Amino acid sequence: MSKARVRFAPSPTGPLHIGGARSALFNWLYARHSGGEFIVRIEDTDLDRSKREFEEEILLSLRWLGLDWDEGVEVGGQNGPYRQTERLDIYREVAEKLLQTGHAYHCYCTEEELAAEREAFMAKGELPRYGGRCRDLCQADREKLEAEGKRSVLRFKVPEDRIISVNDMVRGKVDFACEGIGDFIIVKSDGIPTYNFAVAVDDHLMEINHVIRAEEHLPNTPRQILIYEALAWETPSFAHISLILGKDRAKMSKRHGATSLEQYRKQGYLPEALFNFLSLLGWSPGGEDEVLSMENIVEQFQLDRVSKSPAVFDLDKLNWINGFYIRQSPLEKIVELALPYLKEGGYVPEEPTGQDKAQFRAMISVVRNYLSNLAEITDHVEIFYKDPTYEEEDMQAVLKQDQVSQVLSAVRQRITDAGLLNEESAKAMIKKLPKELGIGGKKVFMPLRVALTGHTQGPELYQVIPALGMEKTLKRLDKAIAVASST
RNA sequence: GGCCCCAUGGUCAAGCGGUUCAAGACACCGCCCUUUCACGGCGGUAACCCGGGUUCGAAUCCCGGUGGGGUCACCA
Repeated sequence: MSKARVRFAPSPTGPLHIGGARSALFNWLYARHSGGEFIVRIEDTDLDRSKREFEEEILLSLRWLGLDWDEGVEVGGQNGPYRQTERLDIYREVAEKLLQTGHAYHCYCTEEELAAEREAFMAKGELPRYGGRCRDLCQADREKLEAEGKRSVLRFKVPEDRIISVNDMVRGKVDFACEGIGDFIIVKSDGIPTYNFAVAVDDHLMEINHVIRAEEHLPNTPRQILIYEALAWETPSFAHISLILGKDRAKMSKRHGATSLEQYRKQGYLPEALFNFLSLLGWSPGGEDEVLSMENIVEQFQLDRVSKSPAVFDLDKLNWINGFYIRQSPLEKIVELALPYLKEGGYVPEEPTGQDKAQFRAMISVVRNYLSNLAEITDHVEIFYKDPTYEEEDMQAVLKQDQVSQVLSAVRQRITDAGLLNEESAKAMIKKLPKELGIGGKKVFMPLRVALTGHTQGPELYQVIPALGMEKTLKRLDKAIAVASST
């Protein structure tokens, strides 16, 4: 069997949607698993909505996710150009052929006429579609209409009484009756091809042999097959993967929260987490492990393990897996990735010094355990910047216990004596405290925690002290001692 | 509404006619670890949409119903 050639063909009318990303991912996985080729083509035939900025953003998102392509826009290849608006001559030529072989014809109906026709059908309770008005226009009719300056579109002549079978790799055989299709437009009045026409032409010319795309395209497939047949082209295999749904089980859209990959990137989700998560949406390796490396997924990915039923996008699970990757990644990497959020929150100078970085490193190492995305880091880092006031009731309750000022003073003494503490020495010092002071653990740790962080819960104290640094540690201790001593 | 797709716990899902038969993960609950929280470890609650068939035997096959979804553009 020849090499698999698959493609992802986004239209640059918006950022890369989470569903689009998943389609791209599955195509890429299929290609990489089978040693085939992955092509990226831009479908920009919607002149009004397509924007170059979107194209760039989509490409950036794909790369961020970790995908690369063997052929396509930006990387070139044997079958270019890879942007549909740069292939207009090609479509024109194919359209001409269809016209000559009687598979297509000019239609002069105006939008108003079509709308009226549609309404008439509806009124009669029939399905609204093109009735075939211009189907059998003779040469003279056409010349007359042309002379009147009427604009025309090209329609594909759909055969009657035929059943088109789509042999879908995930769904099996799906039949469509031509009766329900109606002659569809292949070239718009401005000469630009429509989606159904351009995809078929491009997929064939680019030698795509497996079309993997979202289920919403399933009803389009018979139209494309008709075009392949009219041109005597071999049809590719199709695989329609199920949709990604929002919490309410409707197709994911803006009202379900973040829908573009870019939004997740900005919130501090790691590409490997999204990659892992998205690959599990509709596909399952069958084993028990769900945290899988890119290599592992590539190795195991198969289309026959792709689910037919739609999948609800589960943010909880994404959060979990992303948090997992945040904890697993090398600290240096997380420091680099977290810095922008800290900068934006005003916690870090634009140009941090080496010493600053060491401090952040300690801090980030402490708070990363609490994160499900990097943007959350500013919330957790607050304890290191905002000096506690100890005004809250529960803070007061803790600090006003017996012996608190003695405990805090003792700690202060030890820290000053020891100089700058690191995690190990801080841990050793803290551990000995209850015994040395002859006071129960809870009575020493809770006041200390409150004094240092202004909270009754949080990271290990031996981590807090080094991350806080000597200056702040002593300052907070002094303030807490003052509060504890006052009555 | 027509056409089409789908149907295992709250969510993602394993299962492809019978010694695994109801895995695993997220979420939730409990316990342990930690004299805090989180992480981590251990355990628990929780599912085959309904009705007919086929079969010695159905979550698994067929039909119907119900439910959900997609699609019906000179958008892709």
